[in-house]
Amino acid sequence: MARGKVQIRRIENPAHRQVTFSKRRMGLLKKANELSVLCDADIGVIVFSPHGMMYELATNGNMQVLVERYKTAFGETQGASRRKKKPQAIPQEVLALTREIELLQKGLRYKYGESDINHMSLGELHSLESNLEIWVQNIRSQKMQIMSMEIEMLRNKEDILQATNDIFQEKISEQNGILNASGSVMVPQVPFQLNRGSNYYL
Amino acid sequence: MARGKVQIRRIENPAHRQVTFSKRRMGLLKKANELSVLCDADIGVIVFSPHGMMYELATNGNMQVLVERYKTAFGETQGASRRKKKPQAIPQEVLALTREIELLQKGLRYKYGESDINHMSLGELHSLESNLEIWVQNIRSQKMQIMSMEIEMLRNKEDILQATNDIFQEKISEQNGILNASGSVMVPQVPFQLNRGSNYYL
DNA sequence: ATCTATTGATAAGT
DNA sequence: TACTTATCAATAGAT
Repeated sequence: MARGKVQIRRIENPAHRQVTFSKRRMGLLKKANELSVLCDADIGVIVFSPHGMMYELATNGNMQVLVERYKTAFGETQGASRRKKKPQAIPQEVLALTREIELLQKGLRYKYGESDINHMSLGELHSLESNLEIWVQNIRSQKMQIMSMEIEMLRNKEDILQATNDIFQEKISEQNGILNASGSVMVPQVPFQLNRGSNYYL
Repeated sequence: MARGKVQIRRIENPAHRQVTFSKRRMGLLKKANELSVLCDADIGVIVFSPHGMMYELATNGNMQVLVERYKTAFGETQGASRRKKKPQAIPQEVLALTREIELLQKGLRYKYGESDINHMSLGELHSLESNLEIWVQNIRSQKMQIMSMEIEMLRNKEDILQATNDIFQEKISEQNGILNASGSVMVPQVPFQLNRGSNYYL
């Protein structure tokens, strides 16, 4: 741009490319943030350098939510690595509620039309404000409740699976002993035992 | 920019805001594309208008792939940062954040003392209000994110346990066949098999 | 939507 | 990597 017009094509000089990458990446994120603030939009930007470094910006503070909104808006929800049946039911509901809340938090003005609001009395506006705040509170707490229920359900399921697992493990060991004693069949040791308190954040 | 410097804050006039949204959105996507070409980067941009319209750009032609890469990278960084914590830390953290939010939602006005507030100018109050709203948003978003992570983690764990369970089941059946053929040991049928897609939230 | 005065971004140099 | 500056690009406000 400066000191001569630049052609938009891959910069071959690696040093120049790296410098330009830093500068323009910063500029892009700045622009995204400005657009978000100026126009009340939610924006997510993900940048992968050729070397695999990731840089991101989520103007709502949560890229995950944006990504899920994207998936929903895009109309497809089949994560290749996820289950097929209807596991999306809860997340979708949570997401729908999340969107609803965001809409309410940001755009009450739009939902009711600025012209209408301009024609309302102070008392009417005050009443509307109170009602909407209550509405937002209720939706938010419903969302939290759904997520809490899902967490609890998953924990219970984990317990059941772990117990089942333990029983299987026992059976296998037992039968291993029998079979090994008879020398007829070898069953490999099973390395799948999991501990509840294990560090699953890895 | 043009005809006068612009402050980066929400444009109140809806018409102006809409025009700026269109112009700057186009500019943002253009910048993203240029950066991608110039520096050989993969870039994804997702823009949600306040009205819920979505605009996107994936310079590699596939946002899904970018999202998956994001999840992987995000999971790695998050995992690294959380690796040292105890598992129990998350629910506690959620609760702490919940309390914090409730406190904020209920009593922002009082927290800063009415006497002080009475002495603040309208501009100061406006600024304070904005900052506090951002604070609340961030805390809420963080709470949601933590809960989402916990749900995801539990689901992964469920996957692992289920897979282990399946393998055990197979082993048992296999050995059952052997043992039953020899008529020496009876292993009871195991009623613990769970279906992944069960409707657990109704 | 199109037009320009201005501001903003940035390529190249240091 | 950071700063400077000449120049190009984006865009706010007007039409």
